[in-house]
Amino acid sequence: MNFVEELRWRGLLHDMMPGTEEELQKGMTSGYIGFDPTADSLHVGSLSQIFTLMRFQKAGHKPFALVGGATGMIGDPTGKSQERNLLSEETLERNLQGIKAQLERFLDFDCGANSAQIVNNFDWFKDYSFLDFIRDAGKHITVNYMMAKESVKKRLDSDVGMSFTEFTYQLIQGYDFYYLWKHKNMMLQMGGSDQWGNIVTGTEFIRRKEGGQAFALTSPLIRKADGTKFGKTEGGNIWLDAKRTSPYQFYQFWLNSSDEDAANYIKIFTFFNQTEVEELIAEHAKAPHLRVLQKALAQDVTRRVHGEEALQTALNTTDFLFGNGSLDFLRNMSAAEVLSVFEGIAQFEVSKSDFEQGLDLPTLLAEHTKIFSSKGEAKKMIAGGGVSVNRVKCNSAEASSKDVEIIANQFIVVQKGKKNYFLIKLK
RNA sequence: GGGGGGGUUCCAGAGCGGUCAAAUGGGACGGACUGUAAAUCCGUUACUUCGGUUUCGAAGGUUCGAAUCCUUCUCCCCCCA
Repeated sequence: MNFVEELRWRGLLHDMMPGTEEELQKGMTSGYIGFDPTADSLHVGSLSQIFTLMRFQKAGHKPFALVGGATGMIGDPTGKSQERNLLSEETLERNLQGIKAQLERFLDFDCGANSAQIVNNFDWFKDYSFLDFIRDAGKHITVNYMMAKESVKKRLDSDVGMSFTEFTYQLIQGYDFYYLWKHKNMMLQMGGSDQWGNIVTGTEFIRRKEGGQAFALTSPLIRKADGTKFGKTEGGNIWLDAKRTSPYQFYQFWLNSSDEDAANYIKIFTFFNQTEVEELIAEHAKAPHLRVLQKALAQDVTRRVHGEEALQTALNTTDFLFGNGSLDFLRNMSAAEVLSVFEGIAQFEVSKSDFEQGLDLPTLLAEHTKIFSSKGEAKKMIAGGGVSVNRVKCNSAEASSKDVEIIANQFIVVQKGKKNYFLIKLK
C-alpha cells in the first residue's frame, strides 16, 4: 500500500494537489511538515502530524520536520481572530529545543537514504535582509493573491484588523517551501487542512519564481464526534511532555474516548494495519462494555509517546483507581509504593499537625490545597455528592479531618467527581 | 468634525429606580443511569466566619435605595462630512 492509500483509509487525507500521488510513486520523495514553537512541548494535535511523517518514512520517503524558528517570531494568523502576541527570544529558543527533542524521539534519523532530518527556518532567514527578501521573494507573489486567502480575508473583515507583520506570514512560510525545494529537493509539504493556504502559497511561489513544481497534501482537522475541539480536557491541553501531562493522564485521555471517536482515533494515532483495526472494531462491537478499542488505542499511543515503563505505571494506577481495589490495597503499602501508584496524579502537601487538630473539609480542600478554588464551591460540591475522601462519599461539609483515616501514616485520597483524584500528603 | 447605538456575571444575551447576585440559552463542573462511552434526566455555576460582603466599562453625583437616572472619562460599532 502506498503512502497516499494509507492516509486515505485512515481518514487522514483531506486534500492534495493534482499529481501528488504520481510524484510519490516515482520513488523516494522528500516531504516536510512544519511545527510551530508556540510552546515548549507539542500536544496531541501535533501528534497526528508526527505520525504522518512516520508513515511517510515507513513508505520509503524522506521526512523532514521543520521547526519554525523564524515563523515562530511572527505567529501564524491562520484561524486566529486576534492579532498574536510576539514571543520573546528566550521563550522561543526554549520552545524550539523542547519541540526538537520530542520530534527526535519519533523519527528515524539513521536509516540510510531516507533518514529523517530536522530543519529550522531561522537558519535561512537570520541573515536574509529585509530589502533582499522583499526584492527576491515579495516580487513573485501579489498582494491580491495573499489577500484572497481565507485567513487574511477573515481578519480584514473583522474589527481587529491584521498587522503587516502577520500579513507577511504566508510569504515567509511560502519562501520556506521554495528554499527547501531549491536546496533539499523538497517536493511535498504536508500539514493540517488549515495550512492548505500557506502550503499552496509555497507551491505557487516555486512556480512563479522558477517555473518549478511542488506538491501539497493536507489532513483533516481532528474533531470529536460531538463537534467539540479535540485534545482538550477539563485540565486543559493534552501535551506530549510528561511534565505537563503525566503518562497516567495521557493514558486516561485516550481511554475516555467515546466509541465513535475511538474508532477514528485508532486509525489516526496507532500503526495497526487495516485488518487489525477492523478486527478491533468488530470485537468492540460485540462487547462494547469491555472497551477493547479504547484500551488498545490508549496503550498503543501511551507506549509510543512515553515508553513501556510509563505505560505500565499508568496501567497500575488506572487499575487501582478504577478497578475494584479497596483501600486495603493501599493500607498494606509502603509510602514509596503509594507514591508510585499515584504518580501522575495531582498531589498536595498539608501540615500534619493542622490536619490532626481537625480541619473541616471545605477548609482543607480549598485553603490547604487547591482542589477547590473556594470554600463555597467545595461545600456546594459536597452537598451535590461530588466529593469522596478515601473512596467514601462525603455527606457533610462539617466533617472534620480528625475522623479521616491516614493511609501509610501520611496519605489521604480525595476524589472530586468520579475521575478526578488527588493525593494529600501530610508533612 | 457632526449624528446615532452600545459596553451586564465564562460566552451569547435579557434587565432599564426597589421583588436583581441579576431572566434565558450555551459552555463548564457535579449527580443519577451506564461501560471511566453516547444519549437522557436532575443539580451547581461571585465570596462568605451564612450575619453579611464585593459585582453589571472607569470615576464621581442624585436618591432612603441604582445594572437601571445625571456628569465626566474610556473603549467599540454604525451613519454623515
